[in-house]
Amino acid sequence: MTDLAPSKADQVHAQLKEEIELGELAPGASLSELWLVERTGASRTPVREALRRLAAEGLVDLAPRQGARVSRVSARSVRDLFEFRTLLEPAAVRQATEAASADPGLHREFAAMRDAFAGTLDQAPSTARSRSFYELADRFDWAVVRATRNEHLRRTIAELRPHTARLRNLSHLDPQRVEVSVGEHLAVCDALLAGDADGAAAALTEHLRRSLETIFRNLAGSPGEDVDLLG
Amino acid sequence: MTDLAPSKADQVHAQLKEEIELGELAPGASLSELWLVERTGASRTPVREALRRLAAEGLVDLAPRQGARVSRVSARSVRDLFEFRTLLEPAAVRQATEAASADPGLHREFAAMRDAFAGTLDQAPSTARSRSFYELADRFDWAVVRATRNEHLRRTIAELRPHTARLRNLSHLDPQRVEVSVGEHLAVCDALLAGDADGAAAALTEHLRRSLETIFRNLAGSPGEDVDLLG
DNA sequence: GTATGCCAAACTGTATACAAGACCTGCCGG
DNA sequence: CCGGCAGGTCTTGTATACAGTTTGGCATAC
Repeated sequence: MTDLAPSKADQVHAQLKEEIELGELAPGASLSELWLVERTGASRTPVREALRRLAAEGLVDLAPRQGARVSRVSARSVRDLFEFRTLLEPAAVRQATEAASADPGLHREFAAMRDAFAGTLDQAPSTARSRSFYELADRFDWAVVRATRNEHLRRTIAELRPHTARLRNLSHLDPQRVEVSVGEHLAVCDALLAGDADGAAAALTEHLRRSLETIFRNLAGSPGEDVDLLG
Repeated sequence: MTDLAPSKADQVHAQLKEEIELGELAPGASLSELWLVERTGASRTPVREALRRLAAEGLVDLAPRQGARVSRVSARSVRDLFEFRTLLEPAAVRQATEAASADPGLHREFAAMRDAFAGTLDQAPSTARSRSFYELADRFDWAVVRATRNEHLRRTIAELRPHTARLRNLSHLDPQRVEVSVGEHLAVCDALLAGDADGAAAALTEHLRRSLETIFRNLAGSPGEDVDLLG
């Protein structure tokens, strides 16, 4: 299994995905192929492939003969995203719980993360702590995804991650929220490590519910309306 | 909103998707770009785009520098597919139930389908009846997808449909199963029309459970093993 | 007879040229 | 002054040429 060098299409795709996640490419921004060719140094063929892939992932809207734009974020899209995650991720964490019960190595990995989360609480509130927490939370989410047995479930959740990340980067980080969120992650970890699949799923559901609540409070939008946000 | 002429990439994509669904392109079949160029009359660029799209949908496997193959069907992939559908489709039918309760036109549409299912029972068992039933079941599934509010849920289920269709076309139709399946669809319809979201979801879950059972009986494989089936 | 190394053919990844449609600007008519 | 039309420019969709890599076969050595 020699690691192939990533193709230019891969590179352009990864670069654009990151820039969209970080909000450097704002929702609604126009992505002309020629402009991307200049920016990335690749030719139109890999650029096109990257754009098509991003469109399949929902990060880019593609209008025939009109080109690509960074997909917009509406209150409705946020609600849809979290509703969908609430459907999928508890199921994934159930599978991860079973996997961790059967695989001691995996169990240790999750135990280490639980301790890392607990360690976060000892630090004084700061943007540095916020960032290290979100990094840790990302690693935890990723570990859950990897431990998910079902291929469709795994792929679908993985595809949602950039959307969630973008939302977090577009909205303001809420230092208050970190404190609570750590606790919620600890609850999920504890249930997972105890082999309590239902408990882990329930804790994760609760975490998602509160995250959505916080996001809407910060965006000052209400879940019902369908106006464009952030752009 | 004038309907744009579909691009060549669209055409190639649709054609290949259909051939894979119908089993005319067997699992594992090699799809060289040049061969597809000859077959479809398009040039490599649209062919490549179609292949990439099919890969994103999971219908073809794409190995770097080695080309595309029609994705294989394993006992495990079948189990994963149905497990995932069991997670998603009950949620979708819940949303469809709510939508039908709120929209009289939609309610009438589903009522017409219920009657059509009931009418199927009057016909004598035959391959013609089987086909008309599956066609009807497809239209019903599609109507549920369209009535699904959540965009992610709708797109994801829509992407699974070709996989299910392929499975049905690769395995033998079971005339016995039609009789029972009609009843299961009727149960879903009745609950949906009565506004009983939980009932509709439960009936659909049961339908999926039995469908999977039948498929595994027909394929003579067991859900646990992970050997390649059908080609 | 088997294994190994090399060569050639084929294929994918990439770049670029060509064609056709969409958008914008500026002019003309009302 | 405003609206519609025409030309030009820019963009995307498509075709094709070019380069690097993989694969399969054949010959040769053991």
